[in-house]
Amino acid sequence: MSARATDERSGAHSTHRAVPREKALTRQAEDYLKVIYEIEQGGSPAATTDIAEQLGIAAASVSGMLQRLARLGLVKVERYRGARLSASGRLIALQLIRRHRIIESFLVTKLGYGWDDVHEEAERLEHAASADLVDRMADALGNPTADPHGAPIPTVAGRVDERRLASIADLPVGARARVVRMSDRDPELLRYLKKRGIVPGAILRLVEREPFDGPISLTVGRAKQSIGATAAAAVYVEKSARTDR
Amino acid sequence: MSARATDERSGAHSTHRAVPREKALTRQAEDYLKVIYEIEQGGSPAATTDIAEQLGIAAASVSGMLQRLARLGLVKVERYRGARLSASGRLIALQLIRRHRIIESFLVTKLGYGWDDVHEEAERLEHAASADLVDRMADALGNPTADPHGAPIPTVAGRVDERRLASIADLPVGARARVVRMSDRDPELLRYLKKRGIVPGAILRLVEREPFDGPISLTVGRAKQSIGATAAAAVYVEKSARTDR
DNA sequence: ACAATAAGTTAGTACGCACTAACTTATTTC
DNA sequence: GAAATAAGTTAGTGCGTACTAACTTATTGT
Ligand SMILES: [Mn+2]
Ligand SMILES: [Mn+2]
Ligand SMILES: [Mn+2]
Ligand SMILES: [Mn+2]
Repeated sequence: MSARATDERSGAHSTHRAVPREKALTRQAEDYLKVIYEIEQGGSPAATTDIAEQLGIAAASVSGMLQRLARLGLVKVERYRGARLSASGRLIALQLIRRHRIIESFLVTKLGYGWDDVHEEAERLEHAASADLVDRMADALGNPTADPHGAPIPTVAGRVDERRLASIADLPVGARARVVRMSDRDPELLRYLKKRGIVPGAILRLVEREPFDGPISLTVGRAKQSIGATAAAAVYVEKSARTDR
Repeated sequence: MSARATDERSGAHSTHRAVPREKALTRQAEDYLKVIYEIEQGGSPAATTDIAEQLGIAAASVSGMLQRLARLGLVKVERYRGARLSASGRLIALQLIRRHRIIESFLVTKLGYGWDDVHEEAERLEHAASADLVDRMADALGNPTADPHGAPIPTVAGRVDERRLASIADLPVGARARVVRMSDRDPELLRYLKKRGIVPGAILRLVEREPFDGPISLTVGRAKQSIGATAAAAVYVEKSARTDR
């Protein structure tokens, strides 16, 4: 009874619930935790501006939210220095990421979505889907360990393969590599890459690289391609055995 | 760019969008429209208190929201007299109901949910699922015309079978009837009824009715049952040919 | 070392959406 | 038809989340 302001996954409807309940986070708070997690993967604390940019909001808004998240014990903030997730904040982030990736997998495998076009839908559903629903989806998929973009799916307990991958942009000339993962953000970019055969699993060899973020030439199977630095940075690879030319 | 406060289905993320876009309603606004629609099915405008009760919020909150919805042209409010949906408000309500019912159907048919246990999940997902996703779900189900509780599914254009059904509570003694639909709100109640064989499609006959909202005796197949007035009001029926005893 | 620039914070504002308390209008009952 | 009750509205408040503008702190380049 008596729904408290702006609750997301708590089902304000006639669902009377005697027990206090953990008080669900809002969609926004969850998304903050997720981008902080992702930025932190880069090694350093998440800077205000980076969070703001990822979320498409003003830096000032982030300062405010970080204080709230700190008050909730979900992040540790050092003023002028950025935010780090606490253990509980990290768990929430990883569970959200789990929901996101399982949903993406489900949409692609069971409902015919293209993997280049699934991110935005998942970005909303991840906040509305219960853990139960997500587990059912995972079961229906045979509990996959990676999503359609090759990103690893965290377990319910929040365990995930966190090894850092090199992107094409990091590859030395002559390297042979297998695409294991791609960014999922920009459908346009993903379609562009897909059309060129650059998809998870593809094997490629870096032929040449122009300086100053210039074009990168590579072979994908038979074909020769040339892509820009931004596109190259969105494709994560694992070097294959033969590293010479 | 520049996400406006508290947007629900609009995807505030890095999704740059040049066109202004229809500015999505919030979860709350959508749910208001839905309950107004449902109350209006009773024939009269939706009273403030009825809306408040359905949503589990205070009447004062409803007064405020009704003004906002009126400002948006989604309802027509007569002070002290209740609210009616405008044409555009009704369309939004029906599209939401469509999403809700298709989602419920999908969860039951494709993910093994019980029809007694699916409402709350749908209550959240209906606001996050795009029309595209819902259409894909509907396709995967063969475009059903009713949900697991027997409720008709509106078309994309907002057409729906709106005939009023009698509930068991309305049946005269001796009547034979087929269950075509049940309320979806209370899982407990639904489980109770299911255990007694009272499910969509069941044929029953009203044997006896005690006055003052007393117990209602009926036969369900072979078995004899006796249920209370509240339970009886949650089961909608269609009288069968033979109406005598 | 210090000025210029970038990054971050605070203050003030706004809106959505809830609440309670107090008041007003409508309906019901004697 | 006036009093009692129910229904509905307004006023004032609080929280979440965004904004812009103005200020402060950190970093960098000379
Ligand atoms: Mn994604
Ligand atoms: Mn999201
Ligand atoms: Mn339902
Ligand atoms: Mn809902």
